[in-house]
Amino acid sequence: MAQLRFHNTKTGQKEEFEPIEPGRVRMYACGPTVYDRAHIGNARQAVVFDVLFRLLRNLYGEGVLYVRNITDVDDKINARALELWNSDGAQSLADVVRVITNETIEWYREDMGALSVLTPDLEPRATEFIPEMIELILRLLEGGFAYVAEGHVLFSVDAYSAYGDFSRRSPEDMEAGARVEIAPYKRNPVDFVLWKPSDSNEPGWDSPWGRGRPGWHIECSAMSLKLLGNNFDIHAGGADLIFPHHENEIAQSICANPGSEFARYWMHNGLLTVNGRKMSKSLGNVITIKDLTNKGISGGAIRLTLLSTHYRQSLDWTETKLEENTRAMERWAGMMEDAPNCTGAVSPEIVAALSDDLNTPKAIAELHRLAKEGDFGSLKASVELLGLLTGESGTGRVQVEDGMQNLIERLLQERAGARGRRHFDEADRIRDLLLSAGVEIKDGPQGTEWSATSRFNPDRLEQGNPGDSAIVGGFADDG
RNA sequence: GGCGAGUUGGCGGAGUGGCUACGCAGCGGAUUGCAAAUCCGUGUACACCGGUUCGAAUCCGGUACUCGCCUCCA
Repeated sequence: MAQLRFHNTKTGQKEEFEPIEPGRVRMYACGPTVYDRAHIGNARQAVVFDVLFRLLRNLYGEGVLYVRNITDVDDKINARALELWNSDGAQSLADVVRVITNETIEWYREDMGALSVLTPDLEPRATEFIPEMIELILRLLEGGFAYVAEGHVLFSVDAYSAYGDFSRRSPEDMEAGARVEIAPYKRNPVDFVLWKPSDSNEPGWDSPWGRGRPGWHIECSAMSLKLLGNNFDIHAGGADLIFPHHENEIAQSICANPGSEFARYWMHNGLLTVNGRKMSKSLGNVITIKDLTNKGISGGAIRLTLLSTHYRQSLDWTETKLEENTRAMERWAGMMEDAPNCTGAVSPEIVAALSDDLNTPKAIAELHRLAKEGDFGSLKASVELLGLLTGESGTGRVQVEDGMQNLIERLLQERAGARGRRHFDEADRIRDLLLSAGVEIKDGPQGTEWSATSRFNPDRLEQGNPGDSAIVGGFADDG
């Protein structure tokens, strides 16, 4: 078996990976907060750790247990619900919250399916683990690691001397640089909320401290400890979660279980920029998976783009990159279609590349090599290990309805006739028309073959505007 | 202000001491009515300044610039 090596955020170094229990790997990834469509940043995390999951399954088989939570209690969700809530109506705010979270979970499943992200073994919802969270908080209170103040329960950072070690920052620095308003009831400004009171409208649960809801970090501790144990192998998430989320999770979990180490290996994916700028709602440059699939871009192309940069680097999302990867997916898809019966084993070089801290760019380079050498069997198996060209992520080829097929066939016949008469201007005009609509044609010895690309746009064919070639090969939808 | 990451050929992107990936684009050729697709060939780049070494993109020190986190964020 290839020796696995991962960069561990906890130590800041690349380390050999050995499971705590031989043959068994337990991993936890921070999943979505369900109040909005998944964007390409959410997708990057899901795809990267899906590759890790696939690699681990390839090496450890059924010994892998992968948990990815769903955060369905959160003030962002409450804020969204408040926007939609009609206070005169029959629904309570909590009902609206439930509608939003359920709908968003469906969207998330749909979007992840489009990207061929495998469903984790367990997808616990935070609201199903409220008793576990309360129990955990009680234990922290008993141990003197937390205190109650004005209906809140707060974690006392001063009670945990290692606080800040994980994210390599000192509480003093955090305090000095804090931009947050400091709640007066905190003993230390850096103390964070374990439980907070809910007003009568907000979702809330009865607790020893009154009706309230959990703070942001406690859910992940409660769920991972319950489902994976006090010591497990891998905890994954986006780099922006290192502080405060993961720092706080570690503090809570270890203090609640003295002597435990919580997660042994911590892996964080780099964040994503769009055209060189941070992707954020305030900048209005958030790209959702739905935005892309609505434009006819295949899940496979999105997935390949997300994997084309090493997971720890920041990734700049550009149209050029997406187009390049769309072309690559279409090319490989074409090879697979032309060689449906080829079988083979996953290339050992690809397993080796992935085993070395998930070096997906190197693995992709190997895919190119297999394609070039015509080793379609290995290509197919390797591509599947990366989750490309499987399931819904699709081939990049687009199915065309019958009526449109007939129109294309008729245009091709016209073109063939024109070519026969050596009227090449006419033939080329038809070819340009088809190209502008996203239909590629190939003249071969056996005649002309055609295929619709992901850019297929039937309106172009019907409008018939061969002079407008500016959009050929582009993603523009407005010409 | 604190912490961290990055700077590789036209673009993207691997690579932790010698063999200098890979993709896209470009260029030349084959093929083609012309194309597309395909195939063949073609690319000595590592921000800057010092240092270590027989030898550095790769190690060490410094400088510059870019970006991110520290606030909800994946």
